[in-house]
Amino acid sequence: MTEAVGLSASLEDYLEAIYNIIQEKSAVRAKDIAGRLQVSNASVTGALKALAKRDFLNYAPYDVITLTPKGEKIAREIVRRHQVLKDFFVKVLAIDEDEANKTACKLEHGISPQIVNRLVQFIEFIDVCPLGGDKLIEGFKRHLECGVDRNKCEHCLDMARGLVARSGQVQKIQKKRLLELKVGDRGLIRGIRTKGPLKKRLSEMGLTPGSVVEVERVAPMGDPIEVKVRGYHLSLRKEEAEKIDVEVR
Amino acid sequence: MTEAVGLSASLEDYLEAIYNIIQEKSAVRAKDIAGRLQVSNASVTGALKALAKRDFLNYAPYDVITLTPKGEKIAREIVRRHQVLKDFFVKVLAIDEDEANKTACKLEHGISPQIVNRLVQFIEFIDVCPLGGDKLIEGFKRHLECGVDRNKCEHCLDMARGLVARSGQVQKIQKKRLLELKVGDRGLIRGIRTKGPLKKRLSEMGLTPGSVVEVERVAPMGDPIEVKVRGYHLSLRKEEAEKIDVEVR
DNA sequence: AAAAAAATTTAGGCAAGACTAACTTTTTTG
DNA sequence: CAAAAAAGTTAGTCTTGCCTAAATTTTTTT
Repeated sequence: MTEAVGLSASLEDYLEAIYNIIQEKSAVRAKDIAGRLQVSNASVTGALKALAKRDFLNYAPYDVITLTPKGEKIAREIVRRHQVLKDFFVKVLAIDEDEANKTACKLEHGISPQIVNRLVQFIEFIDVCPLGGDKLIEGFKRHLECGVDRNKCEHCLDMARGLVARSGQVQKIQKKRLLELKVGDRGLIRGIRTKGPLKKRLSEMGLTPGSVVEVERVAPMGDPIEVKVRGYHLSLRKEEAEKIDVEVR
Repeated sequence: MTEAVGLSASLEDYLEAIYNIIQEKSAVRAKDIAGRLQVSNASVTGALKALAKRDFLNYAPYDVITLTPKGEKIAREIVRRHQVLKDFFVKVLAIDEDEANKTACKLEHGISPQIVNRLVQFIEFIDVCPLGGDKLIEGFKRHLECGVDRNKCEHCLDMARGLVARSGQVQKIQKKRLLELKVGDRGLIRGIRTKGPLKKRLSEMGLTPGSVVEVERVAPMGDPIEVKVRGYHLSLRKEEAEKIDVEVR
């Protein structure tokens, strides 16, 4: 008898807006919903009908709008997803509130309960963990403040150096060429001995001094070499990899 | 002359699929795209036309499909967003690969470059940071393994206790009632002295032993009390808050 | 190389969700 | 309390993006 739960992203937005307006004011007016979602009044009427048909809210033309228990439950879930995402962006990634809210709005649909819960657990865990805590997030923010030119901030460079191997023992930093790294090795880029379009292409991909590069795969003949930098996968020729200086330890 | 960049989520999916198929095979067949995106062949044709019109790919009926430089650039961005999200889910949140991929597919549209970059920086940072590193993620995984009954795992409880205050000094654990906490205080729930529908309602909200609860606001007369648990905001009556035992330090 | 099979495209439909314009109801105001 | 203003609704249209069925082109088989 009960149909599938699937609510479209659009209808979820309406439900969320209605829930939020109820929290702020006592009554919900179609106009407020329209204003909040940047949509015409006519669209609101349509959405209200759709939501009412599915029993998420009580609605009759010109009548007051209230959420049904079912509607309120779902709305809470949506608001929670939004809140969790926003918290993560603000507290962990140090994104400003506005951007965090905007992005949370877009992502809140289609994020599974499992991942929402994991995010909550992770945010709590960072606080809780003896290895983490505020110090971790503070460190991250300091790290971010170094700004664009990571290559000039010794603090950042030190951290990035740490990425290469974290065995716990003190190790010497070695200067190598990217070409010399094996699969799985990571290095900190310190220089690129090339110019012109190739240098530009590498730069655009994030292959710049200060970035961490990881070797993902090497073809049988040692060419091409697949690497990962800043979330990009790219494929380099032997000659190119030879021209990139890295630090490893 | 050049129109807005905005590409719909649907068209982004097609572009991504095409890019991925090109990486795997040499040629792109409409059928492969249809299979990957679980849509009919006719839909693929429509999408190809739309993408060709915007100059993301070279296409003519029955002809081979190739990406234009512009299309390839955008496709790379999309693939990167997907990869970064997936990496975050898998490496940081310890989500299994399948679920991570599915969710990344849904979220990859509408995540701003700033947040993608922050995610990359954060993943790298956790590795790099002397406070974090693999240990942090390992700890998180152990934490997750405790499973549902967090209230029985001393390891988790210890961590959760740490959340209440992390001043660095050793402090005594105090038993209190939620009612006694002030705004901003956090406590670890140890028991709920109530039954029936109220207990059920609280449970559904995540207000259960083992959870961390934070007091967000208290109304002038001390009632209601707004708290946050597991990403949910909820409002408790004085009588309810009195029946919840917490640990603070 | 013709017939059969597979792939692709076209044509025509449908649903969601937005819009504008015109109309109705409610609220406010003189 | 009636007229004006504001709010809400209806009707009709448009776009996106999916579908099925039928037609067309390409590829594979015999």
